Amino acid sequence: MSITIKDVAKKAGVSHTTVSMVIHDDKRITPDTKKKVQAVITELKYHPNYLARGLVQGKTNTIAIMATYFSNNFEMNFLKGIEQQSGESEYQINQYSTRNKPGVKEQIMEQILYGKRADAFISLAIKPDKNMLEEFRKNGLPIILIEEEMKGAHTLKTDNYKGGFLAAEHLLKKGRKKIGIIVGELNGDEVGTSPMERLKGYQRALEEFNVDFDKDLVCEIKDFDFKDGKNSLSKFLSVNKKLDAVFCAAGDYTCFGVLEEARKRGIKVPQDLSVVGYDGLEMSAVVSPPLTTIKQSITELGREAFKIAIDAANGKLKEPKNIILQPELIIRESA
Amino acid sequence: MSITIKDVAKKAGVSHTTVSMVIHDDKRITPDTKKKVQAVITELKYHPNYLARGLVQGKTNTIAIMATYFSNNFEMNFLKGIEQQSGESEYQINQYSTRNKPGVKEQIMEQILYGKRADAFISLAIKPDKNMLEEFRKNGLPIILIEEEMKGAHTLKTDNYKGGFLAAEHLLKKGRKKIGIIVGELNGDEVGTSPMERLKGYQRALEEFNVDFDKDLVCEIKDFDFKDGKNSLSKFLSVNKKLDAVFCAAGDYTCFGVLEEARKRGIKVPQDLSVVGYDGLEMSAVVSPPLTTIKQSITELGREAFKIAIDAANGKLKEPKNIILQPELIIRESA
DNA sequence: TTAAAACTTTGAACTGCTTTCATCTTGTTT
DNA sequence: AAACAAGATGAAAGCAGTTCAAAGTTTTAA
Repeated sequence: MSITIKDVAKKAGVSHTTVSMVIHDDKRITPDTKKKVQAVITELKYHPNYLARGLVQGKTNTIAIMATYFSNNFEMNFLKGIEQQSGESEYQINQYSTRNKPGVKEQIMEQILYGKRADAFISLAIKPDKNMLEEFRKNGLPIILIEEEMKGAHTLKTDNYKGGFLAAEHLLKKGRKKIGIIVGELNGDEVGTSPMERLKGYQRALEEFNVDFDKDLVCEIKDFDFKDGKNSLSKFLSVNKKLDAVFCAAGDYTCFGVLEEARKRGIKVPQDLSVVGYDGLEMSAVVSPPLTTIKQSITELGREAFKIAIDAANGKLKEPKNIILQPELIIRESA
Repeated sequence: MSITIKDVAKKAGVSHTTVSMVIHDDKRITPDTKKKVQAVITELKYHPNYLARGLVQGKTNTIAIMATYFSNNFEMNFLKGIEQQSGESEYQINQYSTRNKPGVKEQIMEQILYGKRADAFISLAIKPDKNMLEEFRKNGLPIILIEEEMKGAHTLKTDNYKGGFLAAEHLLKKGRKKIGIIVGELNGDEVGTSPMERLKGYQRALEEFNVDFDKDLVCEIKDFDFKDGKNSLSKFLSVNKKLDAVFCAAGDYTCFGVLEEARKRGIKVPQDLSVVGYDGLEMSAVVSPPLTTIKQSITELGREAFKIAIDAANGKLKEPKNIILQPELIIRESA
């Protein structure tokens, strides 16, 4: 039905091998035949069938990305970076979401690995099984971990410890002492996760300012939504009346909930309560009051991840690459 | 390198054809051989190479989605629907963003069509060329248009006219007469675009309530962001001091800008100014005041689009399908 | 007991492209 | 004019599957 390399060959009066060589810019082809063949290619609007090509080359020209959901702020911004970077390349992006369903992660990874669905694999804030990682290594399929760390894999993350530290330090410098912190799930004492790292940075800052750590000023949340923010502030206030600051390490979006709840209760920000967010969303500059926040360029993370993925897919990376992007404190009016 | 169907066949002591049949659950295979082969498949962790399979079947098991960007609210919510629906299916999702660059749209579509990269194509709020649409039709690649309308393609949209009408009607019923409307770009008088449809619905409501249409109460915006909302309200007020309502047909997000600007100017919502948004974002329920808005379930749009895409890919849809989802007025406190 | 029917299994052909190797042209040199 | 090198082309094999027709096996009927 559709145009194949043979159709081009016939019309150009050469063999299909020659056409293939033209496409691959083989030096053996004379400029004349090259021009002739290329003319036919454009005339017939010939595009190589990527399935056939992939099959014979053992390549897919595809980068697979796995995330829990792609419809959240974090993933969205990450994808923006991927988009920006992949625009110029020949690679396609394939998305797989686990939707937090048990077993799906394994299923996806097996499919990609054994079914040869991608040339590189990016795991977005999901920790793969150790055995699976080993399987990837064995089969030579590069794997790039975002906001997770594992030996043998390329790792790309933001410095969450530093982010937590910067936020708390800023508040402490302003003389605040009762600083509530809102974080994602800590899963016990598991180290290396971003909520834990941010909490640790916060604790380190307290130490430096000789302020005691108060367990009641830590609020773990789950959904990262607006409501979480509102509830967290309420919770803090019900336990500790002297609260004078909130560091919402769970993200700006959740932080908007904190602002809203404060407004509702007649608490003035930043006079009565200083608030610092985490993310540096575009919107956080225009809410009321403009949010002081830790900016981490997830978009840049995406761009870097894509670059690494391509290099890894082409075998340019022998050693696992570890990149840590530095967050930045953006001072606005909320603190 | 990796396990092929032949490895399975050899180990199971059957021909590779038999293995293929087992995989496809062919009734001709006896339960005995089936069980035997399946055991080997799991043992060897065999997964069919989807490139080879796609090549021979002329199928890719992929749905391509094209949008300007995927990192906006609309696209994100649409993808959420796709995600929900595609979870159970065997299909993969491929995203292509045009980034508004000239020529990219055509390039993407050609690649998908002639390079056989997908079994169905979803265009998200982008109008393809007429010739290109015809090419798709010729080659039997189904095309699903979201929020756009073209003859011969499957079409899926929300009833923007109705939405515009409902919003304006609600405000008029409350006695408001000077209703500013904020819409996306109208591109002259081009019909069928969602901003235009919403405006028309608004005008129809005015007519029914015998209120004259005032050109100065229409504000076209471009970026759909927070600032657009702030600027629009300022613009209205500079022209028309008696403004008593704003219908932000450009979306809730922009509408938050309107609320913010009103707050800054000391204008009480809804007492001095009634405000109605458009989208029904999750967040709009929790801002201050909770936003009265037109809810359109973009997520549902995504789900439906995926279903149609699959059906179309499998040749189950002879006639172009046209679905219009009804928006809904959510009455909260802002109007 | 044997032929026919019914059911399983298998070999071969095919999908569209790349790549290696052998062949066929050239053009150059002697 | 013959010999040779170098460059251009083409034939064939292979990638990993599916599918159809044919072969093999078992069951049924005569």
